[in-house]
Amino acid sequence: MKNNRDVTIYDVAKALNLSPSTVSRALKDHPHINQATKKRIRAQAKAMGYQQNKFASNLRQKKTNTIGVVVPKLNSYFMASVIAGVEKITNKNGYGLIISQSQESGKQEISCVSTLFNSRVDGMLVSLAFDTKNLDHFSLLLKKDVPVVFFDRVAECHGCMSIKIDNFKAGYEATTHLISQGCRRIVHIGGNLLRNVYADRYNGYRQALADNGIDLNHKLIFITDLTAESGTEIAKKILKMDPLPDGIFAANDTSAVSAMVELQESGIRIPDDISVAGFNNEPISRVIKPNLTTVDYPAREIGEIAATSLINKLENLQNISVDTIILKHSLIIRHSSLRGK
Amino acid sequence: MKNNRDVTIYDVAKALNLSPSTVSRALKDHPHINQATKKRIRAQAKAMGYQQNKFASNLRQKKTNTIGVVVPKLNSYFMASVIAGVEKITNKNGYGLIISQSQESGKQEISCVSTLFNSRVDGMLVSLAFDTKNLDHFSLLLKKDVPVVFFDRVAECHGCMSIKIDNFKAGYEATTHLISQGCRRIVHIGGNLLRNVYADRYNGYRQALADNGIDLNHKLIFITDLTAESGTEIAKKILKMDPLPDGIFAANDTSAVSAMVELQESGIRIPDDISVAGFNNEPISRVIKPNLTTVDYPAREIGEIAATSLINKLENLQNISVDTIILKHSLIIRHSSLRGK
DNA sequence: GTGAAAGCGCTAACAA
DNA sequence: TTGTTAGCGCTTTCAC
Repeated sequence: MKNNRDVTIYDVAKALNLSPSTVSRALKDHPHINQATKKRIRAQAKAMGYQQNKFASNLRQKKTNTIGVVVPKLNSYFMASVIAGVEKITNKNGYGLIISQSQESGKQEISCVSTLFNSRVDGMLVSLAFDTKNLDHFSLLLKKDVPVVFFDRVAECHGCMSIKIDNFKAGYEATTHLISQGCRRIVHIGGNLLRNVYADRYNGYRQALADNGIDLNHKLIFITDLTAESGTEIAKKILKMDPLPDGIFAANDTSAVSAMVELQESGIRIPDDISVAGFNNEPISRVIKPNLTTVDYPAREIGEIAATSLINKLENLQNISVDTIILKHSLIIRHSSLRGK
Repeated sequence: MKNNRDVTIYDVAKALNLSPSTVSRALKDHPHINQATKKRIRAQAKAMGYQQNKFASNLRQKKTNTIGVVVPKLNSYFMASVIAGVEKITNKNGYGLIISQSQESGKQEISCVSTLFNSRVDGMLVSLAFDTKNLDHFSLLLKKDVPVVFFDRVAECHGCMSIKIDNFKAGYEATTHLISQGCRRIVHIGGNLLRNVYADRYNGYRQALADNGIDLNHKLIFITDLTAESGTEIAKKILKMDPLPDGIFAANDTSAVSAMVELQESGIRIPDDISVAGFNNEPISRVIKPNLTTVDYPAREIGEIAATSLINKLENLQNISVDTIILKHSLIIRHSSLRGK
């Protein structure tokens, strides 16, 4: 914010022999201003290179027109797409965006939220970190009238909206599909059960087993951080099992893929010996051979809907009774799970 | 920015029977304030839940303490890591961050830059979009005293700093390595030559051929958008060539990997029939079989150095003569290019 | 349809 | 070491 961009409303007022208030009103298209003067003012402002000073405006209006976004990590296609959807909506509605990464850490999440709060964002879009337990940092926001919309990794939180998919159903479908291919001893690679997405996928898995008369075997359940490293480690453990499992349902593609790689290196045939399904439809799922069966869901739309909901809330257009929006997902069946009969 | 967070400096001043300026100074640890009063003030401020109003402060100081970041896309490990590095430095120095994606479009880049400029960021960190030609939107910034630091995809731009690696050398090394494995008909999958990274990698490739007495064959050179789709398409073209090429040097891992997949599906053996090298060391390079030979470079450090340089510039600590910083890279040789002799 | 004037919360020059 | 005061640029109430 340097001097040479400081053409103020006063400067253009002076140039036109008008008052600053008239200029201010004209520039925001206030109805009480004469069309002709509006035009003159706009032209003059443009000619002089006038630019609104948002700080003065924010200071005066007590509104920043800025939305804060807190995500675990930016490094997935899923997140990048969500954010593209968010940007589309916020741009269109004149909101700015501040994005920060919690790096999957609950502690860092608290600090992100507090930083955003301090920069007085009007509202926040949040997908929770892996190990966030306590939601106090959000209830604080709500007390201060800063609305929060959760997406994907959501929280039960009175007064917050959530945008997600039916992870239970998706987990159920993926597992059922594996069962339909003849799998009976199905490993589940799950994430932290504090997070709805992982708890729901896990429960879907359990339900599918139950509905098919398969007993739950806790030795087949691995709750991890879902990194590539964990996938590899679990594969090593799987290789030591006797009898060998015949299926894997992983809560993300990263761990599914790295497990597959490790298993294949030890001579396991996929899908014949072990069938595998992942989650997220990351591009990597189409690189691995055989291509990975996975669950696809509409990242961009999630972003758009989350942003729209938040803005509606901010502008009091919100239907207050809306609490959760659930989007469609689909199981994409590929060769990692399709056994020739 | 709602009422209930509006405890001002006046409120705490009144509570302590001090003047607002003393409070202001104490809160920023101004040296002229008595330690004891500083403590009292801090305690009181905390107790009352005081929070600085950045807009008032920015308005007054004509400085936003905010840095704008413009990147092509967020969906790579490379970018996510760069941004993590940037965040680390900016947080430490009390700067905020606004991140926006140009989606590889020069047009959108212009609009990102203008939005950031309008929110009066103090400076910008930029990695150019694929097809940005004209750099006027940046020279405009410089005229207005908003410093710009480019990273990775940099520009020749008087007054801007650049952080990058030696792409020429990296391209040269990758190609030389392929040649050392016996490759003679080496395809190059390159990106838009407007971008330094792609032009340099291409030139490195050419130089390596020349230094090894191999003629440049324009039929082996594909300039594309480096998406997975392009990789697949090029692979299809390669399959129709006679004689078949015996090597591929791609300017990113995405296109290298998708080309490999397509080639393998047609029975081409890698590396024996065709050896492949990529660029970026994305995680995908260790999923594909055989693992992809690629060029690694320090994303996080690039982010840290870019942010540090920009902040130095903003705070006039800058050694003005520094123009370009070049970081180390390394060729990571894996099985996609290693032929058993 | 337009203008005058106050004030958003903070900082910094100047005074004490 | 602390206080007084003016003003950053904008919006908005009230007056005309």
